[in-house]
Amino acid sequence: MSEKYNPKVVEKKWQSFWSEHKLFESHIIRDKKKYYILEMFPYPSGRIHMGHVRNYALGDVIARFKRAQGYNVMHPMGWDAFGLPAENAAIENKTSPKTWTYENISTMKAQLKQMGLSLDWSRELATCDEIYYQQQQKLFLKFYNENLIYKKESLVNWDPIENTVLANEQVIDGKGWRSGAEVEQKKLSQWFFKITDYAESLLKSLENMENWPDKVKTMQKNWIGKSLGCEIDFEITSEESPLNKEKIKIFTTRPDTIFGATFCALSPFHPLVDKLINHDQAIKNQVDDLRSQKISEESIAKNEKVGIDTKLFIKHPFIENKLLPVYIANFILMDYGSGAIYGCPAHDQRDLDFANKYNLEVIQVINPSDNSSFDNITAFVGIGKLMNSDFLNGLSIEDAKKEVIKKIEELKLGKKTVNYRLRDWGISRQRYWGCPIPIMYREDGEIIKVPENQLPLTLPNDIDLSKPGNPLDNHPTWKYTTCPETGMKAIRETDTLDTFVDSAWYFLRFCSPSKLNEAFNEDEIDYWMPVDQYVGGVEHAILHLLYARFFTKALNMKKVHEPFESLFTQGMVCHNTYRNEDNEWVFPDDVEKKDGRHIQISTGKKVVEGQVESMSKSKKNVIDPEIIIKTYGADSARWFMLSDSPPEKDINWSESGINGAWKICQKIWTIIELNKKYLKLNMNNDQIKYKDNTLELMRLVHKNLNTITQSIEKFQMNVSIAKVFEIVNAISKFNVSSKDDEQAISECLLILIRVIEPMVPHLAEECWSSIGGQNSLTKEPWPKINHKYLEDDEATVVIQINGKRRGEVVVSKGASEKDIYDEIQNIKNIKDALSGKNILKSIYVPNKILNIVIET
RNA sequence: GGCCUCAUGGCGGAAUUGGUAGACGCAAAGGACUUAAAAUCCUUUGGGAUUUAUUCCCGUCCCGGUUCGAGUCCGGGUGAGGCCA
Repeated sequence: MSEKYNPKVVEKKWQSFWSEHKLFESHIIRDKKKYYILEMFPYPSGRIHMGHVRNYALGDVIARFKRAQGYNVMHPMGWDAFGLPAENAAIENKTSPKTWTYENISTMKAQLKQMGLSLDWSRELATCDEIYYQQQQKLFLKFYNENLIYKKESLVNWDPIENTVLANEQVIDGKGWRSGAEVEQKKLSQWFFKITDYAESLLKSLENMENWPDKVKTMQKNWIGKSLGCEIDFEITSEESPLNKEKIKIFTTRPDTIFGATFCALSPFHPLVDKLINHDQAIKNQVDDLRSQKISEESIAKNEKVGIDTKLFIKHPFIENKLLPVYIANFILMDYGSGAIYGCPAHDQRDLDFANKYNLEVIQVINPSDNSSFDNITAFVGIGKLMNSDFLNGLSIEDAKKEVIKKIEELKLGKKTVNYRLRDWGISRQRYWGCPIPIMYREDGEIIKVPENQLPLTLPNDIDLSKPGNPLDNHPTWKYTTCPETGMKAIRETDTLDTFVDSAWYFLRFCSPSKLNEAFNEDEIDYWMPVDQYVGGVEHAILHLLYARFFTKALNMKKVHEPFESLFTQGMVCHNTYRNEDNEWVFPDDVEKKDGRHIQISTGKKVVEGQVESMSKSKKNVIDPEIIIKTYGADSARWFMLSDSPPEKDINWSESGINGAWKICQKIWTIIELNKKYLKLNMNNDQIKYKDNTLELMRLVHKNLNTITQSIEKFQMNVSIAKVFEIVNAISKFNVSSKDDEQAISECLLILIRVIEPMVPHLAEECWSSIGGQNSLTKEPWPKINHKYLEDDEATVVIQINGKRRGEVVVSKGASEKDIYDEIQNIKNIKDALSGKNILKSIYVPNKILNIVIET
């Protein structure tokens, strides 16, 4: 017998072969169907971890599978290379973000190459490449010219010690993650993309995106949060107040409940509240208190409802002399609707809780259809007919809504409105390591665009990261410039762009990555776009995917309106986290378990085992695949990550089982070596009529080939792998004892070699070469499923009595119900069970099941 | 609190979409080969009962329903997870 399979040598050999022959470089071939597969590009954090292995192995299976099916496949890779960690790492390691990033890219690229991914490296890009962000700056100016970008004041998390803006994840318990200082809310003037202009379009297209997971579509739908309702102006009627006669615009999705309105509530951030606190110091203190509370929807829903009585009243539009008290309440969001509501406690739980707390009136205006009783503890939110509502009485909720809106519009008190929860996309970041915004502020106050011929506006390399604040702002010369038209002095925008901008169009750039004069080429786009299959983590379900969709729409291209035809969100690879006694994260490799305690190996410090969380460099709970690849080879690592768990599920990293992957690779190699003496290439087996166990083998292999093909298409790689096992097991048990057997085993081995290539490409190539295959296996088409082997001539029909399995009979395909009854006369326990009983009913599903219903 | 998802052996998980529950793998146990180990191969493995069989009972989180038939569909509960800038 021949030697063991040695992945160390073999994997290198094929990786060089693929790259020398440029097998995975893609070009437009007009008469071939294209397939653009893309995995979300990684952030170059240093080294790859098992999460990357899972993500890219998965995408690679699809890429190789589609190639085998005859598609012209594009499978590019790049780097989401701007971002905050580079600045932090630069400070820690006394290097520059640029050096750190490009070093990481080169390390990670080498690691990805070790995995044997069929990537088109000729299209590689990094978002921090000047050539890339030059085009992004042009896109910024294009959107600016189209009024899709504007500036406004917006609140940011401000760290007063670091003198910098913090991202949400850098705020821990209200304190800066590094400084520990209490984070302030500071108003800064910032740039925004008008994504809300596209709210309706983004929502509407979701309906046609059949190949996206429902979960993601639901999240986006809720994020956009369209609601229909109406705005109504209420007039303040408090003669002694300076605010008398001012209007409050409220938004409601339940105008039908207008007669049940018993109070009005304003957001603590409502402009009217600003006016109010100018007049009233007592209220100001209370408002400041409310304003300091967390204002996420979650906390608003969970927290106790608290309000401040303004002593103001507003006039009810339909009820003469009815005045509603105005409160400032912590459960009203300024960003949603108009920041003011009227409360109808009877039919809204939050309003009811609030009313109960402040002893406000509760008026029931919906009479429940199901006659459920009404109490003052649970608001009634079901359907019913209007009551206590003057001209609305007796109407359904829907009719009442229309009627109220009609009346409000007639009286010019307000109008029907569509409200979206989606807010505009703030893109300013007060950071160095990002794409500079091509804008300058002239000394006369004008905002001036950097002319296109001055792009790229590059980042300076000589920066001082040790000082607090934005290095661009601190730079001695960078920001000082002159207006290109007037020559007047000007100061550059020192904010850089959110990195989500970088990733909002990279899939377009991949189509023509080296064009110097344009962001992308429409010809290339027309051929390659949309991405046929996008693969990535579900954590990007909302922001990245929504922004990419927005960009694609905003670019207003002729043919492409949505970027991603199909989306697959793979599960995360998780691992325990560890912290030592200094509260520092510790790598799992650096932890040792001794006498039931965890110890950090490098320092000897005590370690506390934390939660199982998705692998991430920042928490150090990463497993470097390098050791596994070195020990077992890339194919084993790939196989292992693909087997067992369905790809969309999160998995907890565990090494047990990697040995199984190694074993199957060896076993495949062994059976190829053992059987290759029988092997005949270029045969035609169609005429042969196999018998007995040979026929059985052919059936098993073709049935499994069929399932493998289907399950890859459905991303059920775990199922494909189970079926490969079945093929391998069957072949290894098969004894070749005739010429026909030799033909059969040849066909089966060729099928086996071909179907494993997407998962374990090096092994497959080596097997192919070992049996005398020419060139590269990647050029060979996917095996043809021979349908004559999918059908058996016999069927096993299960016999049930009263729905319980009582036995089975093997009959020829298509046997009639009577045939089955004849057969079961030979089965003792069934005969016994039936004897002396009346058969009430008998259900026969041909070739499957016979259920006999008898008296009991 | 709202919206959404999920629940199958010791473990990861299959189940042609309403028709043989537990494929395949891992782990475990026993055996073969070997001076020995590794590797490899064979057998067993949801629980229980017995007359050891083409046997019976129970079994896919719990309670109920639809159906000849439910892991799969419907209603109610319990538990876990995700999202809510």
